[in-house]
Amino acid sequence: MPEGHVIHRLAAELDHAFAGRRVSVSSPQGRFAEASSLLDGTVFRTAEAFGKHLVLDFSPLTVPEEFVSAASERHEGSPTPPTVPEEFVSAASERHEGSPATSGPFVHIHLGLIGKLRWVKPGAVEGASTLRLRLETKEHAAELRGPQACALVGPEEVAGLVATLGPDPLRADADPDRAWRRVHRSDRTMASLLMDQRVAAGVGNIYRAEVLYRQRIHPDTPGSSLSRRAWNRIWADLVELMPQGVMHGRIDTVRPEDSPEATGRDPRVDRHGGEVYVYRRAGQPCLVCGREVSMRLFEARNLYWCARCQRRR
DNA sequence: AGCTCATGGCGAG
DNA sequence: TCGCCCTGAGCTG
Repeated sequence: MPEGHVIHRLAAELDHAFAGRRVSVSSPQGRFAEASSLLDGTVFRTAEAFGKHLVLDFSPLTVPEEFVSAASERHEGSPTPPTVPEEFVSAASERHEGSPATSGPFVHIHLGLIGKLRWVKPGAVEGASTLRLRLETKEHAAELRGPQACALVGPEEVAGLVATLGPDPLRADADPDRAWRRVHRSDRTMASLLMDQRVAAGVGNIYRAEVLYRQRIHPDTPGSSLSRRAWNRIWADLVELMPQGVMHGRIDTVRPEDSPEATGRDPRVDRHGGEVYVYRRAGQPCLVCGREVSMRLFEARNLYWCARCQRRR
């Protein structure tokens, strides 16, 4: 489920629902119980995304009381999180421009492959045995299950985490030159580099496959043989595609001229939603050239590409 | 009911 | 490179 767009969307939703409010925090499963009880009833300051990582800032001791009460009015009659206003979502990168807060404590959440953070109806708890973390007010409740990480951390650990990550195309403070320097001096393949969170944070298996397809780059192309121009185009494409993913809550990468409407083909109908060129389309005809889409296992993940549109060079 | 796979990432070898 | 962590949806039967 989670590439960077999902995490950034969640951060915006959590902000919208909880920022400036007292939140009840619990861990019905018990595996985060000690930390939860420490935060229970304190004020949620903000949620911020770094690549695929989510950082919740409670800073209970630093929030002025007047801010708390003002927040209650500010949020009066607010819609439920899944329908956060688009302006609010798109403004997220500006809200968090620069470095993260330096106070804390923070909750560091990393969903990994199977972790899920979902909005539920406030009230009765179901499936407590797998419920790692629950955040709740009268209006909203969010549940975290199966995360790879859920830990109470300080500002040093947040800074350390951020330092290990490459630039995030979804953040206004991202520096694509930093990624380019890594790409340029690496003999590893672009397929490998794009999945490496130290190179570019937030890109996952779908965006990897789709951005390489859109830029007609063979996945086995070594980073060292990529031109600066080609990298600029990859980055620009991610900066265009990923915010759309945040906005729409799904990954669409097909250009208008290749869309079902333009070509008369059937729209994609599977549980993963979005219109894509190659991801999970192995054996099906390429939307542009008609050749069967290729797939192979690469570094323990499925890699998809079109052998005709993405020529080796 | 059971099996497989998933938009990740880690540590051991 | 492999095994392993963790959950649940989507199949098969």
